[in-house]
Amino acid sequence: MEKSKSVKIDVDENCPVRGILDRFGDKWSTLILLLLGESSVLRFNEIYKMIPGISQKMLTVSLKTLEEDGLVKRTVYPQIPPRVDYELTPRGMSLLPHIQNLVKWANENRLNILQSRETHRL
Amino acid sequence: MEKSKSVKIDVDENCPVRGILDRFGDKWSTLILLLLGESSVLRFNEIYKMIPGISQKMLTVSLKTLEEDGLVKRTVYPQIPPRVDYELTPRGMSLLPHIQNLVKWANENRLNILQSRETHRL
DNA sequence: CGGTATCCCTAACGATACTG
DNA sequence: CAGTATCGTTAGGGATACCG
Repeated sequence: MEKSKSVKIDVDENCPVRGILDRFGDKWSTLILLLLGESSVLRFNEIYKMIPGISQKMLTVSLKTLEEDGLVKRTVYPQIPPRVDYELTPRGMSLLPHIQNLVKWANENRLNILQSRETHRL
Repeated sequence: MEKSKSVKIDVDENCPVRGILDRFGDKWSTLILLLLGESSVLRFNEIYKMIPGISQKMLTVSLKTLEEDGLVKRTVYPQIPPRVDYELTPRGMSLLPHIQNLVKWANENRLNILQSRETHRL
């Protein structure tokens, strides 16, 4: 047995891990992944309506980068009016549980954290 | 059995979960948590040297918000020159494995993601 | 040593208008 | 319906100088 499980932290400038994680460390991407994880397939406007506060632009941008990273699959049905479906890829699905775990942790620790912030302000 | 395991996604404007996760969705906080997870106790300057590219300001800010959320404990030794130690709290430790899992996932999927980005550019 | 305080700049994001 | 294009704002973060 080694001294540490050591996830091997690469702290380098061009840290390769950060280049990956930063992509869904943004404001909306994790939320989109969670929604697609629950609904399996969603149209653009469905996601749009499910996320109050997001702009059409940011939804487009977020979906595009998720697609670039191969986490989300985009399917266009060439009809009028057009129809575009979004769903998780296997890779996206492999990421999903980790995000869900984070959300779960956040829910479990929310109240305590908020209280910490309060008492810290005094 | 219910239809879904349902991590319960709160998509509301004032989504409480986002208010938590956004705090370490920033540029440096997760990295600091990982380092403290490996080293257990570190002084300010030790962390500073371990993270090339971080500014003194951002290290201060990041540590402060981590402390506010009760994820990191700050201990001041009133001597000259001063000495300040940082370590994970139990709450910080409970978060650590989830971040490590994300890093692990990122490492495992790094190459494939980079390739996805490439082929997508064509 | 371990921070503040200040200034500045860029990237992220939002709002609005337009399009195939 | 599902986007683009353009513009304006703002918050994150870097550089530098100073302090107890």
